Amino acid sequence: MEATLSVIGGRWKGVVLFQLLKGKKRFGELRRHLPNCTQRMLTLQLRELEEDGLVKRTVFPEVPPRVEYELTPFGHTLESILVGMREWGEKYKTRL
Amino acid sequence: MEATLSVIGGRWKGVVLFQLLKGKKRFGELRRHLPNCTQRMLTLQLRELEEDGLVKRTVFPEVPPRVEYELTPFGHTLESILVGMREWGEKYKTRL
DNA sequence: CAGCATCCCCATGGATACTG
DNA sequence: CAGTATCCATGGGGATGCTG
Repeated sequence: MEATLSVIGGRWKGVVLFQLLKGKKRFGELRRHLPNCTQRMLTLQLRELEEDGLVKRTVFPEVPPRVEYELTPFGHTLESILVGMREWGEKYKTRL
Repeated sequence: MEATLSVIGGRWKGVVLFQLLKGKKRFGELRRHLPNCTQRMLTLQLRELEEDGLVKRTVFPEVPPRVEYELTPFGHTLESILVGMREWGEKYKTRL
C-alpha cells in the first residue's frame, strides 16, 4: 500500500499517468491537460515517474525541441488501478 | 483522479483504510498495525477520513475509554481500488 | 486508553524569470 | 518548445509532554 502510494501519490502523478494511458504525449500537450499544474511541477513529477520506471521520455534532437512521454510496460501495470481511481472520482467527487 | 487522490492520498490513509476493510478496529489496534505512524498522525488521518465520510468513529463512554473505527458504506465503495493498490504494491514493491 | 497541545523542521510545491 | 534556475510559502508530518 505504501509502495503504491509512493508511486502515484504525488500531487499530479495520477492525472499525468491517466493522460498517458491514452498514448504518447508531448510536454506541451500534457500541460494543456493540467491547467492547474505549473510547468515546474509537471517537469518534476514527470522526472519522478521516469525514475520509478513508469514513464519513458524521448527527446528528439530537432529545432524547436520535441519531447515525448509514454508509459513503459511497467507503467501499464497500473492501468486497472488508474481507471478504477478515475471512475471512483468521477462518480463520487460531488460527495466531497 | 484528483478527487480520489485527495481522499486516499494521505501518508497513512491507504494503510488505515485497508486495515479497516477487515472490520472494526480500536485506536490501539490500528496503532499496532502502523508502527511507523505516530499517534498524532494516526489521529489526524482518521479525522480526515471521518470528515470525508469514509470512516465512522464510535466512542464508548467507558473507563478506560474505548473508541472504534469502521468503514462507512461510502468507505466500502473504495474496496476494489484499495485491494488493487495493495496487490500492485505487494507485487512490485521490490522494483522500486 | 485515546487522545490533545506545542513546538519545530523540511519536503512539497508555487511564482517568476531566464534559456538552448 | 521544453525546459532550468531562484526564491519563497505552506503545511504535512515528527518529537515530546500532558490529560480526562
